[in-house]
Amino acid sequence: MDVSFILDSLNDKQRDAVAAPLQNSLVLAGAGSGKTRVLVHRIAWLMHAYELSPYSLMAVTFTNKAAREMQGRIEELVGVPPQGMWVGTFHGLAHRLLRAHWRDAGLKENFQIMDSDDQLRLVKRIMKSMNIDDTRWPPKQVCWFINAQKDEGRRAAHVPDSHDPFSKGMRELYYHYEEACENAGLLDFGELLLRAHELMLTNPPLLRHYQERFRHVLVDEFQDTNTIQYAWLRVMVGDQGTITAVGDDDQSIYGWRGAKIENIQNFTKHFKDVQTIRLEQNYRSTGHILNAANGLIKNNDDRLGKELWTESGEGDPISLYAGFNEQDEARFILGIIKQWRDKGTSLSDMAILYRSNAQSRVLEECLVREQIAYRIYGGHRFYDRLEIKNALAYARLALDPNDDGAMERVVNVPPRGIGERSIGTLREMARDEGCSMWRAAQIIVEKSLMPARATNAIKSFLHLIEGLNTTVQQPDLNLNDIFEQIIEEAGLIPFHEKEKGEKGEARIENLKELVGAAGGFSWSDEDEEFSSPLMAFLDKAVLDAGEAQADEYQEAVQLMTLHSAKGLEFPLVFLTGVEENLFPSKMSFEEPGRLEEERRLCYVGITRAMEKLYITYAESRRLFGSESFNSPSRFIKEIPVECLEEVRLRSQVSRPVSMQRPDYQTEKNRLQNSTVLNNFKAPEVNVSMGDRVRHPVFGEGLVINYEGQGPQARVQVNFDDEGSKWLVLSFAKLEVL
DNA sequence: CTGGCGGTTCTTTTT
DNA sequence: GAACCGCCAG
Repeated sequence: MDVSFILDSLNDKQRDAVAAPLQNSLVLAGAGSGKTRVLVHRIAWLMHAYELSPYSLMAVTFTNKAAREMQGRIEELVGVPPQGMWVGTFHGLAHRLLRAHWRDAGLKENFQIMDSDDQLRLVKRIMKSMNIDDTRWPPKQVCWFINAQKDEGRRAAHVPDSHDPFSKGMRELYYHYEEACENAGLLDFGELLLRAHELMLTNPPLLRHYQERFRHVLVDEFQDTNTIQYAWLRVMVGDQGTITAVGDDDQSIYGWRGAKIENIQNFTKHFKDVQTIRLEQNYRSTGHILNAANGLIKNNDDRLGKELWTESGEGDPISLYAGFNEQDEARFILGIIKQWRDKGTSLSDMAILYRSNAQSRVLEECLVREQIAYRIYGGHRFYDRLEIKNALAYARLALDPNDDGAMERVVNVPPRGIGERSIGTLREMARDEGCSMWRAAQIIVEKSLMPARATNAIKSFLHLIEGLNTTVQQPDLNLNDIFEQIIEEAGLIPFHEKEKGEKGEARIENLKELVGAAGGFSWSDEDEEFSSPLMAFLDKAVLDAGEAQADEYQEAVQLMTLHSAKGLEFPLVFLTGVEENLFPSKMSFEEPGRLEEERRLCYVGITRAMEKLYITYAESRRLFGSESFNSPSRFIKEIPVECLEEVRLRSQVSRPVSMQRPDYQTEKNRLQNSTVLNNFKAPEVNVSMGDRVRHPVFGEGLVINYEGQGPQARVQVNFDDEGSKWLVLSFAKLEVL
């Protein structure tokens, strides 16, 4: 069989990775080095060269988007959809296993997946019933604790005993939470993974079956695996199977969520005969951008080691702009955006990146003012929206009226006279009788245990759900019909119409969108594990962010956090707010290793840029209501100086040294009026913004500003002991540290 | 059940 | 600075 079509379009290293023998391999794929390509071609190669059936392959990703993309590209390359192959996210595949083997996994047949919102509600409910002080144990933290334990593969019983009352309480709550989930048949995200892992460990025949089936497992973004995901992979691969792990230790940015960079660092120790291949040729960015990224990331220890290079030229140096404040920073960015737009660049080819969401506001305001379309990437996911979750809760209730979580959620949405008091009675009754709230409601209505008004209200709710229940069971109804009915009967549209502002309108739009999404849902897949299309749809809704986002504007500047930028690329990128305390975030100073993760985040940011990168920071920034004066980020000085070029305003004059800035107002006005921008190259002397320098008299300090060129060039240095001073570069004997 | 008030908190986010 | 929560009054 001619397999050359699989290898022809690849470079040498990519070919090595794709045509590697059928053994364990680790592909260290730098940013923009064709990672997904290698993965997809590797799959094709396995099928054609080693004649592995798609049935014996499993490919694991983190996001649904990545899974979909991989699936699509396999089809594209091979020509047909790979029948029988498992392609999905960790959670999706774990879920699939659990649906198929729910009994072996010790689950109820109709178990449900909770998202983080449901989880938080459940925790709150449990704590309330236990009368626990939620100021000492904030529910959010409890969730966080439970999730962190599950990420590590620990059940409540495995959490080490502790004497301090706080940890004891946490552990106690975890126990109760486990119990509540068990009783209600609820699984949170972490539980999917944990349970799937346990399922394999406790069922040797089942494990053997899957180990024999999956001859080769492929994993994307391996650097982001957490302990339980890694454990599950190792179990699934076993002694006979083999694995291809693709990842980049330099892009591990989810440590705070339990990802273990050690998994990729120790990969070769845990798996036998690992062939390691490095993909270092970058097809995305210019030389200067890559050199900056390389120079920065070199400052991290314990790297597996990689250096990106490109055949395309140096390109433009990275431009560094020191904004006077965050307003000035935004104004500068908008100026450049307009320049590029007028040159003919599409707005969607431009991205503004920031460390934290709070930074987007000033930028947004500026974009609105300049009437430039923008889109904020990420943010609230479609299926996470309040109105959508309500509609889904109605569907869940219709399917199973005993679903207390759903009942709690919508029993009084829209308001129908079942207030906190009535709900409390229902809850209490359910607990005493050991039944669901639904059953409790029935009893209350039957025996008229509550005031007439409340009883009537509950009665009509019961009728509503009973009606929906028969609707849902009509076999000839489509999913979109079902949701249309639900929305209609529950009166969700008039409810949102009453909302003030544009919010209600958007919500109604989203509900319509939901009907559309439900209509487009195909259940004919190989998902025979599900008992009904509606159930399958509800599960999908929990596990999938919902690509059907109502607002995917074509022509718009992309705004997003650095985290959500991973995996994307743009010709023009702005890396904003690159200041100490902000980026790296000051939160990262305490824990060891966190600073390195921030640096990797910066590396991710830099490598998003294809043609041109702007790095900006502000000398003063208003954030959370108060003003702060941060120095330029240490990351700036870690970028090789020859890759950087400072952007200076043309009529720059000496700037006041003190933080008080006596002529703040005039300075501000001057900046506002000065629309002409100009570029000046740094002087020959190797000093740049953010450098640490030593002066023979004043000692050590940080370069925080400079102006002028040639013999007149002066720098402002903030000395550790002497405060900040302006020095003429050609006279001051500065030594760069 | 709604509206208003004060107090608190505020990286990053997918599943 | 604003968003969210819990509390209280109507």
